[in-house]
Amino acid sequence: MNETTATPGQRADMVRNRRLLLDAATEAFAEHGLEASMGEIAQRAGLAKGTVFRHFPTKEDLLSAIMLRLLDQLTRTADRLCEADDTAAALREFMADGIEALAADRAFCEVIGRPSLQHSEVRDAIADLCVAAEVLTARAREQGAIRGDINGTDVVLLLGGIHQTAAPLLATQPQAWRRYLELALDGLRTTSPSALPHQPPLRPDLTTSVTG
Amino acid sequence: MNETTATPGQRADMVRNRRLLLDAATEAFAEHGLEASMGEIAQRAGLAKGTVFRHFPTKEDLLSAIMLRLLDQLTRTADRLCEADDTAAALREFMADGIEALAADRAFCEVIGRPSLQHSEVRDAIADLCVAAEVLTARAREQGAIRGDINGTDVVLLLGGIHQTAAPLLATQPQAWRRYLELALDGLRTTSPSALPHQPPLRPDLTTSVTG
Amino acid sequence: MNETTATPGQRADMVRNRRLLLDAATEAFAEHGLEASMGEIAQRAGLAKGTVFRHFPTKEDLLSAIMLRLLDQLTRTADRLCEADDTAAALREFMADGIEALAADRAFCEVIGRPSLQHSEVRDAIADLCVAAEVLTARAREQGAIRGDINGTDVVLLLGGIHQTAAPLLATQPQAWRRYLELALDGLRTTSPSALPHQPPLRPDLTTSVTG
Amino acid sequence: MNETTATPGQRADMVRNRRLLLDAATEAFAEHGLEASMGEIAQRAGLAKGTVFRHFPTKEDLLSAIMLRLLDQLTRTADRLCEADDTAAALREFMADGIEALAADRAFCEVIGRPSLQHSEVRDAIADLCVAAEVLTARAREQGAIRGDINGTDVVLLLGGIHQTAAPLLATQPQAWRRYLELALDGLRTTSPSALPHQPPLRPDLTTSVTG
DNA sequence: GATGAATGAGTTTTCATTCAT
DNA sequence: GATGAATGAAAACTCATTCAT
Repeated sequence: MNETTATPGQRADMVRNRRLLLDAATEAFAEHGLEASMGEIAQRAGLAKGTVFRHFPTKEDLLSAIMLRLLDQLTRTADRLCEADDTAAALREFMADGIEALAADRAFCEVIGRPSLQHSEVRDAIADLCVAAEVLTARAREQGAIRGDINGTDVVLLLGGIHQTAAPLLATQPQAWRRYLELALDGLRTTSPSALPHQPPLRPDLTTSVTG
Repeated sequence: MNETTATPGQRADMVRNRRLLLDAATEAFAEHGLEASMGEIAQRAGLAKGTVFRHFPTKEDLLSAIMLRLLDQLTRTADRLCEADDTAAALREFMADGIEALAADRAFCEVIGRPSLQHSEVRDAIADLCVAAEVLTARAREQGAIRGDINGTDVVLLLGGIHQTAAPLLATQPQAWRRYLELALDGLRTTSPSALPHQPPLRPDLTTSVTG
Repeated sequence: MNETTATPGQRADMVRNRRLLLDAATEAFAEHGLEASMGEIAQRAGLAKGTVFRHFPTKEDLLSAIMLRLLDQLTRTADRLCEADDTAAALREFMADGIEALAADRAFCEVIGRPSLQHSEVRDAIADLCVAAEVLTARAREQGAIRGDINGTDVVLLLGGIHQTAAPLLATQPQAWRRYLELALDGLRTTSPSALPHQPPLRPDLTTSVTG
Repeated sequence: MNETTATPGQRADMVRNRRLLLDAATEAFAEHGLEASMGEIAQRAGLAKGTVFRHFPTKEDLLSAIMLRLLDQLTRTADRLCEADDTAAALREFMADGIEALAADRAFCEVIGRPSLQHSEVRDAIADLCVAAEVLTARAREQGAIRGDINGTDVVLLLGGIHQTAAPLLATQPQAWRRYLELALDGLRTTSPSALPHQPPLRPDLTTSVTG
């Protein structure tokens, strides 16, 4: 029944199966959007349907887990880059990493603003990411590398926006996001900034349910 | 050619029902994403399920019709604004209109890059929009209102991106997109532009199926 | 696909399909208990699975409908017998009818005291039956045909009890309930009644959730 | 022969686990009916699922074991009460014990007349119980404490019936069965018995599969 | 042309049972 | 012998689509 190396150890392989499932799910969601079925994910992972539900009792749990993995990775990147001397380069690297990560997770935009955000773990992870991004942003701001009216949450939001700008080109020009990242950075470091309308976003706004 | 006055000579009821359905579907997709069911759409429109299928033989046809209506509206806006003297203001107005239209169509981001793009009518409508946007953009470029390395397709793509940037704030701050539009405009009109990596997008890139 | 006379009229046959389903479900539950699957019921009725759910959105709704049909039938019997002159005979006939009806609904005992009782329609139907039975019982009581400390709810409860007493014999002696009905009637009309412990049941007790 | 001391010489753990499981299962079935899952039973017993299946290879085996324990207990009670002088009191005590035991086993009525009866051990245990009950009943009959046309199998059947009569009141009036036991005893000892229709039940009738 | 009942493939989810550790 | 991860058949339920009225 199993297409991979059959009859592997079980206890030890639970971790492996979990990763298998997350990878398969990320792929499936990228290809078919959120409509990807749990059954297909199981098949892609080379596991039985029941196993998916043992690891993630609900489709939403699986989605949350994917988001968490993505968010945690980004937060770690931000944390690492806080040490860098060149704050402008650090910010660019953070954004580049983030946008690329999103590109692998094309379901991202369907998930943002949907109930999975209500999983408190995801909310917390978003908040953490915004905090980490704010540290990075503050340093760049203080060094005059970017304008003063932009905060970390702005930067996090821009990741999704830049990704989305280039998304329709993904198939033919997978690197097109670089163009729009540069454009955004030009906006961020403009020497003659316009007065931005609307107050800067607060983290809580980001983590509040959109359906409320 | 025009969707709203399509196939003249038909009973007034049909035209009315068609509009009823498009409005209901737009609402439903905005609220529930692409998962909104044909049944719910029929109910919202106050019609029977069978009637939905008479007008749109397939859910995808309905989606395409919604996209077409949106795209046509934007194209008309662009065409109208080509007459304006203040090319910078015209561009800003076009983008503002486009972003607001997208906000009412939350399913947009789920649709972009999915099979409905394969409907040739939609492809054509996107191409038309890019042409109209290019006219608008060219004028602004020539007047020095924006940098020289941006074309109409860039502008069209930015609509989706700016919308997406603000999307997570939609519930709590529905006007937040204005902030990111201004930021993008700052990038577009920067006096010290960086060299944008990657070639500018061509229309065909946009209308090529992403799954291909 | 359909094993019966295919492609029948639809509007007119909705009533027929409903009856078909209730009959099939009654049969299926009698044979397999509450575990009978919606799929099997559909098959027995010669209809598609979806049709079962159109008529009864939930398995519990189907169960409730069956119970309602049974309860209504019994209430009508009780109402009719209230006119009878021979109150003892009337009571016996009511009980005989009730027990026989239960025998066709072997799932009855699994249903009693389970969540379907919480469907308010079922609760109301039970209450109605108890009222009707009380009228019948009161007349018998007043004529001295039965002892004075028995009320209508007692009689309704006894239906289930007498049915259950004979249930294990159903396969080999389908009429065995008559033996236990007579025994119960002997207890009801005893000339030397013992003082019954516990207060007589009130209708509300019967319709209160057992899981509370 | 006796279930609780089965296969002596095994590890103490196994005996303990077996009892743990039977208790947990009895509880679970009482609460959720036969739908109670093996998983929940394992959890209630504080054991792993695998252990449940080591003791009872099948859910049905577990059910049979529960029934056996119940039946054996009743048979022992009957045997003990055969020694009593007051045969009427002995019969009442036997019935009271039996009904109370049934009350703790709400799944009982779902089991009666279902395939588990096909386990020959259960069949044998039922036969044993009927024999023991007949001894008790015969003594009462001979002493004139009850009417002459009632046998032990009648009495066993009445246990289930009286339990079922009061079952809908279990939640609000857990002692209501006493009322119906007394009513039944009045019927059993009536001084003016009616001729009971149908022949008295034989043991074999009881233990024949109902689905056969 | 509108209606909504019927269809049945497809989805998520549960659970008895197996089996490597 | 105990454990609990994996399995996969089966269940309840959904929904796009068809078609008789």
